[in-house]
Amino acid sequence: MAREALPESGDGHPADEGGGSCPVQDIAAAWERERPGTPVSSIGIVTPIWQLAKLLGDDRRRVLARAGVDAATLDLLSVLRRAGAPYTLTTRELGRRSLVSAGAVSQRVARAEREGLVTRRPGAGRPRTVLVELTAAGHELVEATVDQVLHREAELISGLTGEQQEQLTGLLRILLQDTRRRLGDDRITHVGQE
Amino acid sequence: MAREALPESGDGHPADEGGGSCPVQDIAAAWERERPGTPVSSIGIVTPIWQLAKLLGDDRRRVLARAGVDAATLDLLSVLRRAGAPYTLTTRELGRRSLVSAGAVSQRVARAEREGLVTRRPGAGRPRTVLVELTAAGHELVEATVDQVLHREAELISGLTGEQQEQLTGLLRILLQDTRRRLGDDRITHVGQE
DNA sequence: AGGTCTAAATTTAGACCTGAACATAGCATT
DNA sequence: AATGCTATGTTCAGGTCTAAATTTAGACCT
Repeated sequence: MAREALPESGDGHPADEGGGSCPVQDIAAAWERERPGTPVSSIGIVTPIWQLAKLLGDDRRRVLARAGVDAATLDLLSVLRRAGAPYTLTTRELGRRSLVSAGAVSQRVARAEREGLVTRRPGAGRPRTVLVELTAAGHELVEATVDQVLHREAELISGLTGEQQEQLTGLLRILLQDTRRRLGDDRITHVGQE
Repeated sequence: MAREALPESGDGHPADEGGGSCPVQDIAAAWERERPGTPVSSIGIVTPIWQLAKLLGDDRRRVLARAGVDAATLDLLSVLRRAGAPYTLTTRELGRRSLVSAGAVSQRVARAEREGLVTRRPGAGRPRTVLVELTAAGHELVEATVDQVLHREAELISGLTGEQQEQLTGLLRILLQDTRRRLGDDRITHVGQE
Protein backbone atom coordinates (compact mmCIF):
# COMPACT_ATOMS: atom_id res chain seq x y z
CA MET A 1 0.00 0.00 0.00
CA ALA A 2 1.43 3.29 -1.04
CA ARG A 3 4.91 1.85 -1.16
CA GLU A 4 7.70 3.21 -3.33
CA ALA A 5 6.70 5.86 -5.81
CA LEU A 6 3.55 6.82 -3.98
CA PRO A 7 3.09 9.77 -1.67
CA GLU A 8 4.62 9.47 1.72
CA SER A 9 1.60 7.61 2.93
CA GLY A 10 3.94 4.72 3.46
CA ASP A 11 6.18 6.20 6.03
CA GLY A 12 8.70 3.50 6.54
CA HIS A 13 7.22 1.24 9.15
CA PRO A 14 6.31 -1.99 7.44
CA ALA A 15 4.16 -3.32 10.26
CA ASP A 16 2.65 0.09 10.81
CA GLU A 17 -0.77 1.39 9.91
CA GLY A 18 0.21 1.42 6.27
CA GLY A 19 -1.61 3.80 3.98
CA GLY A 20 -4.96 5.42 4.43
CA SER A 21 -6.81 5.46 7.69
CA CYS A 22 -5.57 2.00 8.57
CA PRO A 23 -7.44 -1.05 9.84
CA VAL A 24 -8.16 -0.79 13.52
CA GLN A 25 -6.21 -3.87 14.46
CA ASP A 26 -3.02 -2.22 13.20
CA ILE A 27 -3.43 0.43 15.87
CA ALA A 28 -3.29 -2.16 18.63
CA ALA A 29 -0.38 -3.84 16.87
CA ALA A 30 1.49 -0.52 16.68
CA TRP A 31 1.09 0.08 20.40
CA GLU A 32 2.30 -3.43 21.15
CA ARG A 33 5.31 -2.92 18.94
CA GLU A 34 6.15 0.51 20.35
CA ARG A 35 5.18 0.01 23.97
CA PRO A 36 4.94 -3.66 24.88
CA GLY A 37 2.45 -4.01 27.68
CA THR A 38 0.15 -1.19 26.65
CA PRO A 39 -3.39 -2.22 27.63
CA VAL A 40 -4.84 -2.49 24.14
CA SER A 41 -7.80 -4.71 24.88
CA SER A 42 -10.40 -1.99 24.39
CA ILE A 43 -9.11 -0.70 21.07
CA GLY A 44 -10.88 -3.25 18.90
CA ILE A 45 -14.20 -1.98 20.20
CA VAL A 46 -13.76 1.66 21.15
CA THR A 47 -11.86 2.80 18.07
CA PRO A 48 -14.27 1.49 15.44
CA ILE A 49 -17.17 2.93 17.42
CA TRP A 50 -15.57 6.37 17.27
CA GLN A 51 -14.62 6.09 13.66
CA LEU A 52 -18.07 4.89 12.65
CA ALA A 53 -19.70 7.68 14.64
CA LYS A 54 -17.45 10.18 12.88
CA LEU A 55 -18.06 8.81 9.40
CA LEU A 56 -21.80 8.48 9.88
CA GLY A 57 -22.05 11.88 11.55
CA ASP A 58 -20.14 13.64 8.77
CA ASP A 59 -22.29 11.93 6.18
CA ARG A 60 -25.50 12.86 7.94
CA ARG A 61 -24.36 16.47 8.19
CA ARG A 62 -23.74 16.59 4.47
CA VAL A 63 -27.10 15.01 3.65
CA LEU A 64 -28.86 17.50 5.90
CA ALA A 65 -26.91 20.49 4.61
CA ARG A 66 -28.58 19.95 1.27
CA ALA A 67 -31.94 20.18 3.03
CA GLY A 68 -30.88 23.34 4.85
CA VAL A 69 -30.87 21.93 8.38
CA ASP A 70 -28.14 21.02 10.78
CA ALA A 71 -27.95 17.74 12.62
CA ALA A 72 -28.37 19.27 16.07
CA THR A 73 -31.62 20.95 15.12
CA LEU A 74 -33.01 17.84 13.48
CA ASP A 75 -32.15 15.89 16.60
CA LEU A 76 -34.19 18.32 18.67
CA LEU A 77 -37.13 18.25 16.29
CA SER A 78 -37.06 14.48 16.01
CA VAL A 79 -37.20 13.97 19.74
CA LEU A 80 -40.26 16.20 19.91
CA ARG A 81 -41.86 14.52 16.91
CA ARG A 82 -41.34 11.05 18.33
CA ALA A 83 -42.86 12.08 21.64
CA GLY A 84 -46.19 12.28 19.83
CA ALA A 85 -48.98 14.84 20.21
CA PRO A 86 -48.92 17.43 21.64
CA TYR A 87 -45.24 17.36 20.62
CA THR A 88 -44.18 19.07 23.81
CA LEU A 89 -41.38 18.30 26.25
CA THR A 90 -39.48 20.13 28.97
CA THR A 91 -35.94 21.27 28.23
CA ARG A 92 -34.78 18.96 30.98
CA GLU A 93 -36.26 15.99 29.20
CA LEU A 94 -34.80 17.14 25.89
CA GLY A 95 -31.33 17.19 27.37
CA ARG A 96 -31.66 13.72 28.78
CA ARG A 97 -32.93 12.26 25.54
CA SER A 98 -30.32 13.92 23.37
CA LEU A 99 -27.35 13.38 25.68
CA VAL A 100 -26.31 17.03 25.62
CA SER A 101 -25.78 19.52 28.44
CA ALA A 102 -28.43 21.94 29.68
CA GLY A 103 -26.58 24.80 28.05
CA ALA A 104 -26.60 23.06 24.71
CA VAL A 105 -30.34 22.50 24.96
CA SER A 106 -30.89 26.16 25.66
CA GLN A 107 -28.90 27.14 22.62
CA ARG A 108 -30.51 24.53 20.37
CA VAL A 109 -33.96 25.63 21.37
CA ALA A 110 -33.06 29.29 20.93
CA ARG A 111 -31.82 28.62 17.40
CA ALA A 112 -34.83 26.53 16.48
CA GLU A 113 -37.17 29.12 17.96
CA ARG A 114 -35.48 31.86 15.95
CA GLU A 115 -36.21 29.82 12.83
CA GLY A 116 -39.82 29.25 13.81
CA LEU A 117 -39.48 25.50 14.27
CA VAL A 118 -40.46 25.36 17.95
CA THR A 119 -42.06 27.60 20.56
CA ARG A 120 -41.10 28.00 24.18
CA ARG A 121 -43.37 28.74 27.12
CA PRO A 122 -43.22 28.41 30.90
CA GLY A 123 -44.58 25.18 32.31
CA ALA A 124 -46.54 24.50 35.45
CA GLY A 125 -44.58 21.81 37.26
CA ARG A 126 -41.31 22.39 39.03
CA PRO A 127 -39.47 25.61 39.74
CA ARG A 128 -38.59 26.95 36.34
CA THR A 129 -39.67 24.35 33.83
CA VAL A 130 -39.92 25.42 30.22
CA LEU A 131 -42.05 23.57 27.70
CA VAL A 132 -40.84 23.33 24.14
CA GLU A 133 -43.38 22.57 21.44
CA LEU A 134 -43.00 21.73 17.78
CA THR A 135 -44.60 24.23 15.37
CA ALA A 136 -46.25 23.23 12.11
CA ALA A 137 -43.10 24.28 10.26
CA GLY A 138 -40.98 22.15 12.55
CA HIS A 139 -43.27 19.21 12.07
CA GLU A 140 -43.06 19.55 8.32
CA LEU A 141 -39.29 19.76 8.37
CA VAL A 142 -39.07 16.48 10.24
CA GLU A 143 -41.46 14.78 7.85
CA ALA A 144 -39.46 16.05 4.89
CA THR A 145 -36.06 14.89 6.08
CA VAL A 146 -36.23 11.99 8.48
CA ASP A 147 -36.96 9.28 5.94
CA GLN A 148 -34.16 10.55 3.78
CA VAL A 149 -31.68 10.32 6.62
CA LEU A 150 -32.82 6.94 7.88
CA HIS A 151 -32.93 5.47 4.42
CA ARG A 152 -29.41 6.64 3.73
CA GLU A 153 -28.17 5.10 6.92
CA ALA A 154 -29.90 1.81 6.25
CA GLU A 155 -28.01 1.77 2.98
CA LEU A 156 -24.71 2.43 4.69
CA ILE A 157 -25.04 -0.55 6.99
CA SER A 158 -26.38 -2.86 4.33
CA GLY A 159 -22.99 -4.49 3.98
CA LEU A 160 -23.89 -6.66 6.95
CA THR A 161 -26.23 -9.59 6.50
CA GLY A 162 -29.52 -9.55 8.36
CA GLU A 163 -28.17 -11.98 10.88
CA GLN A 164 -25.05 -9.92 11.44
CA GLN A 165 -27.17 -6.82 11.94
CA GLU A 166 -29.21 -8.58 14.57
CA GLN A 167 -26.14 -9.82 16.39
CA LEU A 168 -24.55 -6.39 16.29
CA THR A 169 -27.72 -4.71 17.51
CA GLY A 170 -27.88 -7.08 20.45
CA LEU A 171 -24.27 -6.63 21.45
CA LEU A 172 -24.44 -2.85 21.16
CA ARG A 173 -27.57 -2.79 23.26
CA ILE A 174 -25.86 -4.71 26.03
CA LEU A 175 -22.73 -2.57 25.87
CA LEU A 176 -24.66 0.69 25.84
CA GLN A 177 -26.84 -0.30 28.74
CA ASP A 178 -23.86 -1.43 30.75
CA THR A 179 -21.81 1.65 29.93
CA ARG A 180 -24.66 3.93 30.98
CA ARG A 181 -24.85 2.10 34.25
CA ARG A 182 -21.15 2.60 34.88
CA LEU A 183 -21.17 6.32 34.11
CA GLY A 184 -23.43 8.44 36.27
CA ASP A 185 -26.82 6.88 36.65
CA ASP A 186 -28.20 10.34 36.03
CA ARG A 187 -29.42 9.72 32.56
CA ILE A 188 -30.40 6.14 33.16
CA THR A 189 -33.82 4.62 32.95
CA HIS A 190 -34.50 3.51 36.47
CA VAL A 191 -36.62 0.79 35.04
CA GLY A 192 -38.17 -0.46 38.20
CA GLN A 193 -38.50 1.89 41.10
CA GLU A 194 -38.50 5.67 41.38
CA MET B 1 -47.24 15.18 31.57
CA ALA B 2 -44.89 16.16 34.31
CA ARG B 3 -46.93 13.79 36.41
CA GLU B 4 -47.24 15.01 39.94
CA ALA B 5 -44.97 13.11 42.27
CA LEU B 6 -42.51 11.72 39.77
CA PRO B 7 -39.94 13.82 38.08
CA GLU B 8 -41.22 14.52 34.61
CA SER B 9 -39.16 11.66 33.37
CA GLY B 10 -42.39 9.86 32.74
CA ASP B 11 -44.03 12.21 30.31
CA GLY B 12 -47.28 10.54 29.52
CA HIS B 13 -46.63 8.27 26.60
CA PRO B 14 -46.66 4.80 28.02
CA ALA B 15 -45.02 3.17 25.02
CA ASP B 16 -42.71 6.11 24.59
CA GLU B 17 -39.07 6.37 25.49
CA GLY B 18 -40.06 6.46 29.12
CA GLY B 19 -37.71 8.11 31.56
CA GLY B 20 -34.04 8.84 31.17
CA SER B 21 -32.22 8.51 27.93
CA CYS B 22 -34.37 5.59 26.89
CA PRO B 23 -33.43 2.20 25.48
CA VAL B 24 -32.63 2.45 21.80
CA GLN B 25 -35.33 0.06 20.75
CA ASP B 26 -37.94 2.45 22.08
CA ILE B 27 -36.82 5.02 19.56
CA ALA B 28 -37.64 2.74 16.67
CA ALA B 29 -40.92 1.82 18.36
CA ALA B 30 -41.80 5.50 18.73
CA TRP B 31 -41.21 6.17 15.04
CA GLU B 32 -43.33 3.18 14.12
CA ARG B 33 -46.10 4.38 16.36
CA GLU B 34 -45.97 7.96 15.14
CA ARG B 35 -45.16 7.41 11.49
CA PRO B 36 -45.92 3.88 10.39
CA GLY B 37 -43.60 2.98 7.54
CA THR B 38 -40.62 5.01 8.72
CA PRO B 39 -37.48 3.11 7.67
CA VAL B 40 -36.21 2.27 11.14
CA SER B 41 -33.97 -0.65 10.28
CA SER B 42 -30.72 1.22 10.88
CA ILE B 43 -31.64 2.65 14.27
CA GLY B 44 -30.65 -0.39 16.30
CA ILE B 45 -27.11 -0.03 15.04
CA VAL B 46 -26.52 3.64 14.28
CA THR B 47 -28.05 5.11 17.42
CA PRO B 48 -26.12 3.05 19.96
CA ILE B 49 -22.93 3.73 18.04
CA TRP B 50 -23.51 7.46 18.37
CA GLN B 51 -24.52 7.27 21.97
CA LEU B 52 -21.56 5.11 22.90
CA ALA B 53 -19.20 7.44 21.05
CA LYS B 54 -20.68 10.37 22.93
CA LEU B 55 -20.50 8.70 26.34
CA LEU B 56 -16.99 7.37 25.82
CA GLY B 57 -15.79 10.65 24.32
CA ASP B 58 -17.16 12.72 27.19
CA ASP B 59 -15.60 10.36 29.68
CA ARG B 60 -12.23 10.45 27.97
CA ARG B 61 -12.32 14.23 27.89
CA ARG B 62 -12.93 14.34 31.63
CA VAL B 63 -10.14 11.86 32.35
CA LEU B 64 -7.71 13.87 30.23
CA ALA B 65 -8.79 17.21 31.66
CA ARG B 66 -7.37 16.06 34.97
CA ALA B 67 -4.06 15.42 33.21
CA GLY B 68 -4.19 18.85 31.57
CA VAL B 69 -4.56 17.68 27.96
CA ASP B 70 -7.43 17.70 25.55
CA ALA B 71 -8.50 14.70 23.54
CA ALA B 72 -7.65 16.23 20.16
CA THR B 73 -4.07 16.90 21.17
CA LEU B 74 -3.60 13.45 22.64
CA ASP B 75 -4.96 11.98 19.43
CA LEU B 76 -2.32 13.86 17.46
CA LEU B 77 0.49 12.87 19.79
CA SER B 78 -0.63 9.24 19.89
CA VAL B 79 -0.59 8.91 16.14
CA LEU B 80 2.95 10.23 16.06
CA ARG B 81 4.01 8.03 18.96
CA ARG B 82 2.58 4.90 17.36
CA ALA B 83 4.33 5.64 14.11
CA GLY B 84 7.58 4.84 15.90
CA ALA B 85 10.97 6.57 15.60
CA PRO B 86 11.63 9.15 14.30
CA TYR B 87 8.05 10.03 15.36
CA THR B 88 7.51 12.13 12.29
CA LEU B 89 4.60 12.30 9.82
CA THR B 90 3.30 14.73 7.24
CA THR B 91 0.20 16.74 8.05
CA ARG B 92 -1.53 14.97 5.19
CA GLU B 93 -0.93 11.63 6.80
CA LEU B 94 -2.03 12.94 10.19
CA GLY B 95 -5.34 14.01 8.74
CA ARG B 96 -5.96 10.67 7.15
CA ARG B 97 -5.17 8.74 10.29
CA SER B 98 -7.22 10.94 12.58
CA LEU B 99 -10.20 11.36 10.26
CA VAL B 100 -10.21 15.14 10.52
CA SER B 101 -10.02 17.85 7.85
CA ALA B 102 -6.80 19.50 6.73
CA GLY B 103 -7.82 22.68 8.51
CA ALA B 104 -8.31 20.82 11.76
CA VAL B 105 -4.85 19.27 11.44
CA SER B 106 -3.32 22.70 10.92
CA GLN B 107 -5.00 23.99 14.06
CA ARG B 108 -4.17 20.94 16.14
CA VAL B 109 -0.53 21.10 15.16
CA ALA B 110 -0.38 24.84 15.79
CA ARG B 111 -1.76 24.36 19.29
CA ALA B 112 0.56 21.47 20.07
CA GLU B 113 3.53 23.39 18.72
CA ARG B 114 2.65 26.38 20.87
CA GLU B 115 2.78 24.06 23.87
CA GLY B 116 6.10 22.58 22.84
CA LEU B 117 4.73 19.09 22.17
CA VAL B 118 5.66 18.88 18.49
CA THR B 119 7.83 20.73 15.99
CA ARG B 120 7.01 21.58 12.39
CA ARG B 121 9.41 21.83 9.46
CA PRO B 122 9.16 21.78 5.67
CA GLY B 123 9.55 18.37 4.06
CA ALA B 124 11.30 17.34 0.88
CA GLY B 125 8.65 15.47 -1.10
CA ARG B 126 5.68 17.14 -2.78
CA PRO B 127 4.89 20.81 -3.18
CA ARG B 128 4.26 22.04 0.31
CA THR B 129 4.59 19.06 2.58
CA VAL B 130 5.15 19.76 6.25
CA LEU B 131 6.71 17.26 8.63
CA VAL B 132 5.48 17.15 12.19
CA GLU B 133 7.70 15.58 14.82
CA LEU B 134 7.09 14.71 18.44
CA THR B 135 9.30 16.53 20.96
CA ALA B 136 10.61 14.94 24.14
CA ALA B 137 7.86 16.71 26.08
CA GLY B 138 5.23 15.37 23.70
CA HIS B 139 6.65 11.88 24.00
CA GLU B 140 6.52 12.08 27.77
CA LEU B 141 2.96 13.30 27.77
CA VAL B 142 1.84 10.32 25.74
CA GLU B 143 3.66 7.90 28.02
CA ALA B 144 2.09 9.52 31.05
CA THR B 145 -1.51 9.40 29.85
CA VAL B 146 -2.14 6.70 27.30
CA ASP B 147 -2.20 3.75 29.69
CA GLN B 148 -4.55 5.63 31.94
CA VAL B 149 -6.99 6.24 29.09
CA LEU B 150 -6.82 2.74 27.67
CA HIS B 151 -7.14 1.14 31.05
CA ARG B 152 -10.21 3.20 31.83
CA GLU B 153 -11.82 2.21 28.56
CA ALA B 154 -11.07 -1.44 29.05
CA GLU B 155 -12.91 -1.12 32.33
CA LEU B 156 -15.90 0.52 30.68
CA ILE B 157 -16.39 -2.33 28.23
CA SER B 158 -15.75 -5.04 30.77
CA GLY B 159 -19.48 -5.69 31.05
CA LEU B 160 -19.19 -7.88 27.97
CA THR B 161 -17.76 -11.35 28.25
CA GLY B 162 -14.57 -12.13 26.39
CA GLU B 163 -16.53 -13.95 23.75
CA GLN B 164 -18.95 -11.07 23.30
CA GLN B 165 -16.05 -8.67 22.96
CA GLU B 166 -14.56 -10.79 20.22
CA GLN B 167 -17.84 -11.03 18.37
CA LEU B 168 -18.42 -7.32 18.65
CA THR B 169 -14.90 -6.51 17.49
CA GLY B 170 -15.36 -8.69 14.43
CA LEU B 171 -18.71 -7.21 13.47
CA LEU B 172 -17.52 -3.65 13.95
CA ARG B 173 -14.47 -4.35 11.84
CA ILE B 174 -16.62 -5.57 8.99
CA LEU B 175 -19.04 -2.67 9.28
CA LEU B 176 -16.28 -0.06 9.46
CA GLN B 177 -14.45 -1.48 6.51
CA ASP B 178 -17.62 -1.63 4.44
CA THR B 179 -18.73 1.86 5.45
CA ARG B 180 -15.37 3.32 4.49
CA ARG B 181 -15.66 1.68 1.13
CA ARG B 182 -19.08 3.22 0.56
CA LEU B 183 -18.05 6.75 1.53
CA GLY B 184 -15.30 8.33 -0.52
CA ASP B 185 -12.51 5.88 -1.08
CA ASP B 186 -10.17 8.74 -0.24
CA ARG B 187 -9.28 7.57 3.16
CA ILE B 188 -9.52 3.91 2.38
CA THR B 189 -6.81 1.35 2.40
CA HIS B 190 -6.85 0.22 -1.19
CA VAL B 191 -6.09 -3.26 -0.05
CA GLY B 192 -5.26 -4.77 -3.35
CA GLN B 193 -4.36 -2.58 -6.26
CA GLU B 194 -3.15 0.97 -6.45
C1' DA C 1 12.71 29.72 -20.10
C1' DG C 2 8.14 31.41 -18.92
C1' DG C 3 3.45 30.94 -17.98
C1' DT C 4 -0.10 27.92 -16.35
C1' DC C 5 -1.75 24.10 -13.44
C1' DT C 6 -2.10 21.34 -9.56
C1' DA C 7 -1.70 19.90 -4.98
C1' DA C 8 -1.00 21.05 -0.29
C1' DA C 9 -1.17 23.78 3.80
C1' DT C 10 -3.06 27.73 6.18
C1' DT C 11 -6.44 31.18 7.24
C1' DT C 12 -11.06 32.64 8.04
C1' DA C 13 -15.99 32.54 9.02
C1' DG C 14 -19.60 30.13 11.09
C1' DA C 15 -21.55 26.45 14.06
C1' DC C 16 -21.80 23.71 18.07
C1' DC C 17 -20.79 22.03 22.64
C1' DT C 18 -19.11 21.87 27.53
C1' DG C 19 -18.50 23.78 32.11
C1' DA C 20 -19.02 27.38 35.10
C1' DA C 21 -21.28 31.43 36.64
C1' DC C 22 -25.75 33.47 37.14
C1' DA C 23 -30.78 34.27 38.01
C1' DT C 24 -35.02 32.56 39.93
C1' DA C 25 -39.31 29.98 41.22
C1' DG C 26 -41.26 27.03 44.59
C1' DC C 27 -40.45 24.16 48.87
C1' DA C 28 -39.08 23.10 53.46
C1' DT C 29 -37.84 24.30 57.86
C1' DT C 30 -37.97 26.89 61.92
C1' DA D 1 -44.84 33.60 57.69
C1' DA D 2 -40.06 34.48 56.57
C1' DT D 3 -35.78 32.72 55.11
C1' DG D 4 -32.70 29.70 53.13
C1' DC D 5 -32.37 25.64 49.93
C1' DT D 6 -32.51 23.35 45.81
C1' DA D 7 -33.62 22.39 41.26
C1' DT D 8 -33.81 24.53 36.69
C1' DG D 9 -33.02 27.34 32.73
C1' DT D 10 -29.93 30.82 30.63
C1' DT D 11 -25.71 33.21 29.61
C1' DC D 12 -20.88 33.42 28.77
C1' DA D 13 -16.10 32.18 27.83
C1' DG D 14 -13.26 28.93 25.70
C1' DG D 15 -12.31 25.36 22.58
C1' DT D 16 -12.91 22.37 18.38
C1' DC D 17 -14.51 21.27 14.00
C1' DT D 18 -15.90 21.86 8.93
C1' DA D 19 -16.05 24.17 4.55
C1' DA D 20 -14.54 27.67 1.71
C1' DA D 21 -11.19 31.05 0.35
C1' DT D 22 -6.27 31.99 0.08
C1' DT D 23 -1.41 31.24 -0.58
C1' DT D 24 2.37 28.94 -2.52
C1' DA D 25 5.83 25.37 -4.12
C1' DG D 26 6.82 22.41 -7.78
C1' DA D 27 5.49 20.24 -12.31
C1' DC D 28 4.14 20.51 -17.03
C1' DC D 29 3.77 22.24 -21.53
C1' DT D 30 5.07 25.01 -25.56
